[in-house]
Amino acid sequence: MAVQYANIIIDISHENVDRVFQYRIPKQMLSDVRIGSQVCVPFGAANRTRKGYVVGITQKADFDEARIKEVAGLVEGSVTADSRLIELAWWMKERYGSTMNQALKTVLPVKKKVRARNRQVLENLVAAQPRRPAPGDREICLNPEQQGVIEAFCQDYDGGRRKPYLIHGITGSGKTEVYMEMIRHVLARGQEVIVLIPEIALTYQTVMRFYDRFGENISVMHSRLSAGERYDQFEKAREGRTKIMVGARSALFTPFAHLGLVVIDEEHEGAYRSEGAPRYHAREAAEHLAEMSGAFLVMGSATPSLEAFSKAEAGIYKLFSLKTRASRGSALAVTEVVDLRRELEAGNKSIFSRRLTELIADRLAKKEQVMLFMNRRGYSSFVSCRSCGKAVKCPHCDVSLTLHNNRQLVCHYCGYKIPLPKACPGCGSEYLAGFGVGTQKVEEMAAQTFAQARILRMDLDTTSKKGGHEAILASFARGEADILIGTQMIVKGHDFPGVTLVGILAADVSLYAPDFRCTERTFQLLVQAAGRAGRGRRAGIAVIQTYLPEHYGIGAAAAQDYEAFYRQEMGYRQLMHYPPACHMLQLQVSGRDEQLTGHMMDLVRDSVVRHFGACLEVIGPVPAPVYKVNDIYRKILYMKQENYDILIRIRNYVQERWDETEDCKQLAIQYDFS
DNA sequence: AGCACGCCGACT
DNA sequence: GTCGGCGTGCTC
Repeated sequence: MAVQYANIIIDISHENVDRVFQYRIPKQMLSDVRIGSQVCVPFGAANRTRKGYVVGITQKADFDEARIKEVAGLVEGSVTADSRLIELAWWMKERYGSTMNQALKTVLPVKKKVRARNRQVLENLVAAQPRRPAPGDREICLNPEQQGVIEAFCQDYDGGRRKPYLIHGITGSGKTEVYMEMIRHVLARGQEVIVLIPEIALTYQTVMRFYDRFGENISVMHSRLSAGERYDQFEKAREGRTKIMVGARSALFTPFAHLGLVVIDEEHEGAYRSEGAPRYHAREAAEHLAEMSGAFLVMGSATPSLEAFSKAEAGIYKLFSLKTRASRGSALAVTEVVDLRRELEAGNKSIFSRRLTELIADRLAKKEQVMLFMNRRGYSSFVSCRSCGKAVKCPHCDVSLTLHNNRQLVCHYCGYKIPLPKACPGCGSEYLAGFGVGTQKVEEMAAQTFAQARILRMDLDTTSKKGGHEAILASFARGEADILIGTQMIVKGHDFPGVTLVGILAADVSLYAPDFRCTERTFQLLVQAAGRAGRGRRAGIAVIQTYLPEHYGIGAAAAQDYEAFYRQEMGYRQLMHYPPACHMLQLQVSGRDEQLTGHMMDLVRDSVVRHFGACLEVIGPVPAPVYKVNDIYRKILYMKQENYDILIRIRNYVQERWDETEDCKQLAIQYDFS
């Protein structure tokens, strides 16, 4: 076999050597040196022996061959946390398509020359609040369902069985308690734990629940942390000074030496998909990491993704169901569907149906709290001219502008803002009118209809200020408002025992998105929203307002019947060859030059069809759902294939040719696997 | 990080 | 002459 070279990063914490060096691999070591292996190499003029990690293996030298030294030896029995992370980086690079550099940067914390101030997140959080009861003081009582999961887990864990768990538990079924018992068991065995939570749910309350239970063993990883703070958190984990890392997506890369368990809460959440490079999915990466580390993987959701549930059905995951609410006397909310077409027929043009109005008034009289969910921010979704019929659009994006505060038009894609024009920019007519309703309009209408109510609104616009998020939720939790109006951010995992009514004002809004997952997302949103009601002692009602009560997604959500939804939706995916029934590669080409973008995309399509057409379903190219964003045009090609590896081969094939093209400098290409 | 190379002040 | 100060730059 030809000479092989290893790309090695030297294990020194300094920026100047934070890059790869090439070494020849001696023949007798060829079979032992792998990606992630820790090796000894001669380094520097004095050839001092240093430790390094193999991050790549190639056939050709990128450096003067005469000056390349040999790997001195393999560090035996030292599969460290870092070697696993490097191996994970390699896997991510292969699977999602990125450079090894990008993958390594995602997986290894940035080594900083000057460490940032060692501000600790948790200390900040704790200082802000009066002292809580000491960890472990609270009595833990689990119901038989929860107990069953724990028992199975302890047996499987101690028995070394590592098939991942999927816990399908209705909202309020006490999944967090189950996670915490599992964590306790794993800690008692001397291993460490990573808990992934979607960024949006990573709130003070969530963190405090873990802190109350496990105290100083907890660290929190947060997207707002600086590189230095992030590094310090990881360093604490590496040294064993922390045992549990709670955090968003990137907490997965915590370098624990004895990782025993990875928990993914709200497994279905879109936030687990990374938008950067590599465009990895934390669930998939976690599954791979757990396998490499011999760690347990536990996922939980009230509305599992079709991917996860189908894997459970196939026996790849072990499925558990929690069908009762954990806290005494609390039951799932009763749901009522209101057909908005009937409202219109009855002459009710308000955004509140008669039934919802009646219920809100009732709750206000009883001093109970109400949440109103509207999945669109702003005032009106668009403004259009009644003379020429044209909506006012963003000059940089292919979307209409959204009306805010009844006086400003805002683009939700690029942030472009203009004052609401007096006349139509197209025909000059003064008959401009807002159509569609956003959270701001809901707030205004609620204030009109329920004059005595105290109202809070929570959406991107009210929370952009620092701490806005926490402040609004805390205020509502303290009972300082009667009605909380918001976008999806109010339905994610917050527990307000005072809420006995949830109104979903327009269930259909997300149903028509040009995306094969739109029904799934709508269903998830509706179930999560309905789940906010009746978390305390008093029973809750969820009102779902819709123009399409007969749609299976809305019907199943109203019945809170996940399995019924799953069967229907899975049937549709199978029929249409959509994931998870099939695998799909979404290839996007984008650029400022519309012609060139289209032309290159056509070349890509032709080339793919020529080489793989026989075994591939190709759709497109089509313009992206929003064709132009920030003056950049985007075209998409869809490829469907049951075999994931073939899609990876296609991506590699396209990327190789793409890199050789001159025009690619002005364009961007991006791959999304699902 | 470490170590060499290198270009100026006071020493046997 | 040359021993040694640590400034700059490279390490496959």
